[in-house]
Amino acid sequence: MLKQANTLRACLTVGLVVLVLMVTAEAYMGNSSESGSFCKETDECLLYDLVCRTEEYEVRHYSPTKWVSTDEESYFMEVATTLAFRKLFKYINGANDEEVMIDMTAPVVVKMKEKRKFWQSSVYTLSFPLPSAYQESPPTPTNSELYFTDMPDMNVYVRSYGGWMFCWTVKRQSECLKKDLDRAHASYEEDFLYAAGYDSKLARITHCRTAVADALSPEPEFQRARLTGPGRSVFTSCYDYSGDRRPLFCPSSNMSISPFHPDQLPATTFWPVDYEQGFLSKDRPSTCVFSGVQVCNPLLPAAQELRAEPDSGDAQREGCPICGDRVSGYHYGLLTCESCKGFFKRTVQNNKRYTCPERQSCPVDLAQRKRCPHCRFQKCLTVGMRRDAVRADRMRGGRNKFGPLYRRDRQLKQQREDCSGYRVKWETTPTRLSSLSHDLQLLPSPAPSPHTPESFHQSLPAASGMGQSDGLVLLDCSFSRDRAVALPALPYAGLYHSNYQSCVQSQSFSHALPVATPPVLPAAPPPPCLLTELLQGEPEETQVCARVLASLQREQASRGKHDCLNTFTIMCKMADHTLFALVEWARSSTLFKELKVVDQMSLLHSCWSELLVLDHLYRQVAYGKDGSIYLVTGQQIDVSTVLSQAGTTLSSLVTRARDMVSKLRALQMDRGEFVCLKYLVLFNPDVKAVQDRGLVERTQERVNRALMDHALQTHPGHSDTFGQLLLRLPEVRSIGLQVEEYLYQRHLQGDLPCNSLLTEMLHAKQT
DNA sequence: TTAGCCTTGACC
DNA sequence: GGTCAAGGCTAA
Repeated sequence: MLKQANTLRACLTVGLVVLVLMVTAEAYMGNSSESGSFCKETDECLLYDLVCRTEEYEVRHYSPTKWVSTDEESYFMEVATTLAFRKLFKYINGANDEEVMIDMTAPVVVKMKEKRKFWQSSVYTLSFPLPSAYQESPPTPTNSELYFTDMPDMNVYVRSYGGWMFCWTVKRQSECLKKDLDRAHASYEEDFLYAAGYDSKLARITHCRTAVADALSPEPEFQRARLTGPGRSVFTSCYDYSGDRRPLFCPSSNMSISPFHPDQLPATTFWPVDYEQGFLSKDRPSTCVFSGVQVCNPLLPAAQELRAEPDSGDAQREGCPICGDRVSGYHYGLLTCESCKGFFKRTVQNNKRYTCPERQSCPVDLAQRKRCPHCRFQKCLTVGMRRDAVRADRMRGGRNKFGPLYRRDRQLKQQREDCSGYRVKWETTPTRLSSLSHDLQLLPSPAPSPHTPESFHQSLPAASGMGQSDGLVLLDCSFSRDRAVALPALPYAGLYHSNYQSCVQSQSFSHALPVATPPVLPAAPPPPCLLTELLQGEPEETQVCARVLASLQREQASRGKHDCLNTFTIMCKMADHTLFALVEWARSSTLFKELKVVDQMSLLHSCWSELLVLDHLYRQVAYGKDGSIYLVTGQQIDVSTVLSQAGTTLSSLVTRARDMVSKLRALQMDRGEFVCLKYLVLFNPDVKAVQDRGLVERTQERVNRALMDHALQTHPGHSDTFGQLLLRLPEVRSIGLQVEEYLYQRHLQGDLPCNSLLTEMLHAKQT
């Protein structure tokens, strides 16, 4: 075997550990210089023997090593690793019985369950390899949550890639590797996987942003910081550990931090990173000759391949990601063939609109690329071609504006990451958005003021770039400080009727609506039993509002005064928080809990956008006024302003929603009916993947009956209300699908905030 | 309309 | 002056 470290995967790699081999060997921590360019951050690095490699992955042999580990449970890998990292870091900084400082080593490894549900918490085990001097007898940690792990001799399949250690990246990469391994009929431990980070270099924090996750995170002050590293612009997280809830690293912009300074550690949640992840294999190294695709001979190829430095030809030999034809260079964002380059250019320049005669899933390859331009163009977008690289002025020659995008290594990395046919752009502040000078500034209210519709009602001026065909900008709200939209002071006292809480507790329908302007709602009868139960599970609107507002306020407060969230991002964050609340609502529901987790997931994946739409519609019915849109934060925006500034799709959505609201108002839909509709949307027996269809159907029937009873009681003389309400659901579904499509397109353009539940749901739908 | 080849021009 | 990613031209 070759003693080899990561000389090839120059900067950014990810790997999957898949093979376990019991061999007697000594601990193998060594000088990082032996590890090539990969392990630069620490004096010592975990070394390994390269058994063999294919284009997709490597097989490595690791000797037994001792690690210091700790477990952390969280909804989010990012949160868990942050907390765990801090504990381990304290240990090596003297929190041990000998009070010795121990050198940092690499990689930092996270072990996690492979099959974890996005809304369930999971245990993550973070481990540092101990330096060679402490392999035999490391000092005992003072923190009892830390323990030592003896990693056995093992062989692993490793997939390498670059980027930051986000849970989604890890998930995607593990799926890629599993696919490759399954194709090669490899046998590996499927229950868990490892992600290993090598480089913790963080250049500087430019600003912090509030995470959508804070409400679910065990730490109330969970925040994300936008970090920039060399050539990178991504998000990571930081915590407020100071106890007084001040963000540690967020108050000033451009604060420099160094990787391993104890005072600044909490920000180093993710490593911007060279990392790897893997499964433990059940195979022996002799099985390294894989049937099928690649033959990985343990005796020779590794040495030969390792001598061959990857060059640009590697990527070009991979073929055009759209049709597989010969790649001619970088075009509009990635390496493509000349034909797809031309096709993309013509489509964008001439603003072509294709339709697919079939099911929008036509094959796009060398032989059939001309068959369906719609599907071809969709594939272009999906794999990452950028509309904005096509010049509006048609100027010839010169350099493009995506210089860094075309750096070969980065491109190579991204294309390798895209094995699932999906490209995720982690850049969260697209140039075109951030360059707009008229973005909405959400500023803390200078003084607590009653939250009345009037105090929030603003006419939003038109922005440059609004209403363009690409629909890049949702809204624009240009406010100087003195005319900024003020966020209401928490806890939002003026918005709701003062006895809102007691009203909810009394379960009286006529009082259950927290109204700014009391809507005209019918007097309600005592609710039937099931409906009572359903209403008890309803989230309090005040809390959702307060959560969203607090997050947005914190976020804005932590940003520079010239660095404001753009309107679309704010809207996404609002939607994301609302979605979290809806998922929490479903999870806490007794009826929902009766379902298997797999069915819960299927149902939520299927209906999340409908739930969002329904939630939005009810908010309009309950609190909104004609001619304005009532946001979850209590703010109102003129519909006419939105329509004048929105692109085609958004205008259509706004109009459709408006029509629906009119119909629901005419039906005098109340909170009880709204809750029932939510359940009917959620318990959809037509969702394909549902296993226990009978249970879903029975629940749907129960809710249906409850709705009917309630509607008959609430609307005497209008026996068709029940049917009318049900007839609205197909339209809700249709709007939901349009919302998904719209968000997906924006996501492909890199506009959606990364690491959001919205993004996760979109991906779940697509895969 | 497609796709291969040509021209252009900023950046190195 | 070379590179290379834009746009343009044009035969099929």
